[in-house]
Formats: sequence, C-alpha cells, structure tokens
Amino acid sequence: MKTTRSARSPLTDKQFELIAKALADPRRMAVLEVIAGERECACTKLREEFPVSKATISHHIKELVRAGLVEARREGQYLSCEVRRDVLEAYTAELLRRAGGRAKASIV
Amino acid sequence: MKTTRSARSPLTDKQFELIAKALADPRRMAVLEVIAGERECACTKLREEFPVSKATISHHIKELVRAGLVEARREGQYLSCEVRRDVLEAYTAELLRRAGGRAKASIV
DNA sequence: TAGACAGTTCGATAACCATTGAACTGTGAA
DNA sequence: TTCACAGTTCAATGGTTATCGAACTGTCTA
Repeated sequence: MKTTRSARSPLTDKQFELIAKALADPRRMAVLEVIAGERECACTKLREEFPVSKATISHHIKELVRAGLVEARREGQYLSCEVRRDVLEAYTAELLRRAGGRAKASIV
Repeated sequence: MKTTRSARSPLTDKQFELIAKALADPRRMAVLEVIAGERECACTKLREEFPVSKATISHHIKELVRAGLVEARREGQYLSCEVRRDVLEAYTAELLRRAGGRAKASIV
C-alpha cells in the first residue's frame, strides 16, 4: 500500500526550513499577524505598527515571501501583501507529521 | 459573549516564541524528529545520528525542554526524552489562529 | 573505593541575522 | 520634466546562538 501522502503537503525540506526560520523572529511573526489581519497591506501601514525602519520592514516581507508564507504584488506604488493560508497549513501539517509522535510513514 | 478561548492553547507569548525559535534550527528540528520516532531516547543514540558533540546534543535538548516541546527525565544514567505532542499541537493551533487569515478575535 | 560511562556546564569562537542610514529605483501627480 | 513618496538594495554593526573541547557531576559496576 502506497503512503497516502498527506496530499496537501507540497513542502520541500528547504521550504520547511525557510518557514520555520521566518516564523522564529518575533517581529517578523508580528508582521505576519498584521498582514493576516488586514485585507490589503502596505509597508507604510506596517511602519505605523512597529518602531522599525522601512528597510527592516522590507527585509522581513522579503523573507516571508521567500518562505512562501506571503504573496506580494505591486499595486501602483504600493505593495499589497497577503498570507498564503494554504502554505501555513501545509507547514503545520508537515510539522505534526514530522514531530507529532509515534505514527511512522509505514503506518500510513 | 466572551471569547471561546481555544481552551487547548495555554501557550504564553513567551512560550510561543521559544517554540518557534526551537523549531527554527534544522539540526534541532532533526533531533526532535528522532525523539518523536523513538520510544525512549538517549543522547548517545542521538550522537550516532548526528555528527555533533555531546555538548551540542545536550544544548539542543535543553532548548527543546525549555520550549516545552520535549519532556526529559533521568533514567539511571540515561536521559529519557519524549515529545510533548499536546504542546506541539497547541503551537500549530496558535500559529493558525494568529496568522491563519481573516477571522479576528472579535468574531469568536 | 576506583573506573567507565552518560550527560552537563563553561568559555571561546564563528556564523548567522535583525537592524540601520544612505543611496537607489520606480510610480504617480503637478 | 520635477517633486514627493513607496519600497529596495547595500554595507556596516551589534546581538544572538550553534558549535566545540575540556572540565565537571552523577550513576552504575566491580
């Protein structure tokens, strides 16, 4: 019997690692939370929320995008950010699969 | 109406942060995976799996315990480690709650 | 006792990374 | 054009942390 293959866990090892690292910084996590709470998110909006330079905000967004957690597209002179909920869910699923406990792949 | 309060998300902000950081290091994540896969886990066993010193293994386990992800107890001269599945699940639940998307606390 | 072994603690080192100001690119309005 | 503004890139800095060897503690056996 072939493994059921979670089916919605298309995360490479590299992406899994990038996501974990992206989530590890408290400020970046906070940025992610703001993005998740807003429909459209501009860097300027984020700068109002946090006492950091725009260079830092830009850096954090870049990392979130690199990890695949956030999708960003230019909207005129603004940047519109959105959380990739599917990726976030794939990460939690993979995390539980890897460290969740006894069940091994062979059991599936 | 009072918030439903997830009920199984007893994670403090500090613990949430500690867990995220604990999961961010690839080696430590790998250690966690081995612990999750074994019934009893000794440091010596872990040293066979990874090309690192015992000091490093000890350090990683300490961080995992500090984050609450692993419970360790001495068993004679050995250390027995076990994954706290409930904590891991609380973390993923909290992560999805914080960054999962549109739903805000007021909706609960 | 003493010796072997499991794990911890410590100090040092090196790598990583969050943060910044300054310079830059790109967009929209006058 | 020119200006203002949104965001990016860059090089430098400082703080955090993974890693190690060595010395230590604790446990079991002889």
